[in-house]
Amino acid sequence: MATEKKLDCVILGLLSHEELTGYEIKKRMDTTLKYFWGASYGSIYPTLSGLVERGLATKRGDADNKRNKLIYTITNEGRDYLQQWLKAPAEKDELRYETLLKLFFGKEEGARQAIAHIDAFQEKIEKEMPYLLGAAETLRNCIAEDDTHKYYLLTVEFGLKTYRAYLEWCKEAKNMLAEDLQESRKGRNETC
Amino acid sequence: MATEKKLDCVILGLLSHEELTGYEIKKRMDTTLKYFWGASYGSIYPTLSGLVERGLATKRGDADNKRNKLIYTITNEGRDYLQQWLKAPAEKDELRYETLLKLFFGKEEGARQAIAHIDAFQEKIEKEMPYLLGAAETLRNCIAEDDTHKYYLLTVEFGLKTYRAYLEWCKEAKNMLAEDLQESRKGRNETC
DNA sequence: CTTACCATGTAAGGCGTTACATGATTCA
DNA sequence: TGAATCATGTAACGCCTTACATGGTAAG
Repeated sequence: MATEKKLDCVILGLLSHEELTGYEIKKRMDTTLKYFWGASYGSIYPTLSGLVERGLATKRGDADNKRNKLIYTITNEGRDYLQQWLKAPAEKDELRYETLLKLFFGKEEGARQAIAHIDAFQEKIEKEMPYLLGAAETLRNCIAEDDTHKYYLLTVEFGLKTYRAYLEWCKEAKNMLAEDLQESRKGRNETC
Repeated sequence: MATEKKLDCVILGLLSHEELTGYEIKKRMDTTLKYFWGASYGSIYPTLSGLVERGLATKRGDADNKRNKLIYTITNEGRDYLQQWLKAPAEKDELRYETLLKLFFGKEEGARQAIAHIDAFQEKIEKEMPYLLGAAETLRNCIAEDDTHKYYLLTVEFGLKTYRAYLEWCKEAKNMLAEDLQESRKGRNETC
């Protein structure tokens, strides 16, 4: 079964919108795509070479090659390959939240520690929120120009919806754990 | 620094609650933990050997060894190691949703395909929902017995909250894409 | 007696991260 | 001129998945 390498598909997807260098691809990964996919140079460059070898992309130097830019372009074969993957149903949707994992084993460390983990998680989410809100705003305003934006917006909305859910959960979870703390404090200081 | 191997920690976490065989660990991974962590036999067994080698767990045969069971027990060193990891802040929370990825590049395939992906995603979520609801119910009823359950419940609540958010998003996203379909239909059949 | 499940493991190979190595250009 | 950023890559190493290989036991 095909079981395509995901990074092949992600890069081809990016190249289907525009020509890019490896460096620029990395930037996309670290900004736009970071909410649901990641990759390092150590995987991007070899993957690009692979795509060229297989005829799914071509590589050329910049016209006025001041910088040592290598610009990658998707080929028709590349588009076909991308289509194939896009048509197939998604196989793997997975979440790897270390925070959740630590919480799951939280009894070992107690309520105070667990709350600290949730706080850290919450802070991270709250810090990202403005970017997502900004992106959503921008995208809503230029949806008409290019269909690409609409699909991008869809993923941003996904992020916003789940982030709001996360924040609600943080509040409730901390409330639940806070009860514990008070209980144990009451237990200790009955006479106060 | 340490950058502990996660699977070490997950397995130690499970062993901190109860003695287990590799097979049973795998079952936990496929049920309780599957929402935020996964592992195959090919990684579980070698990891267990590693834990024993490093003195973080011990291994013994079953008393009445009808089956070839090998039962693993966490050691004090193992508990220390686990504590260490639990105390440290979570470094990596990541989401790898292929559905989102395909949607992001959705322009290539058009609204109809995109809707199909969302439908598949929605179906998966709806199928899992009852299990989560059941688990939450059960856990709420036995929270008093053992603190372990409380932390488990927290993660289940996380799942429920996010799943509800996902379902809302599915509805809205499909509505947005459906507009497109009608537009294009109107465009094509103006004379009808 | 046969199916499903219990139970443990290994080998090959892929994928990806981290760290390293290098050098150009732009801007203050 | 020094710092930040642009820009490309490789090597070592670790981790995990898949597929394979093997055999016991319980239940119908």
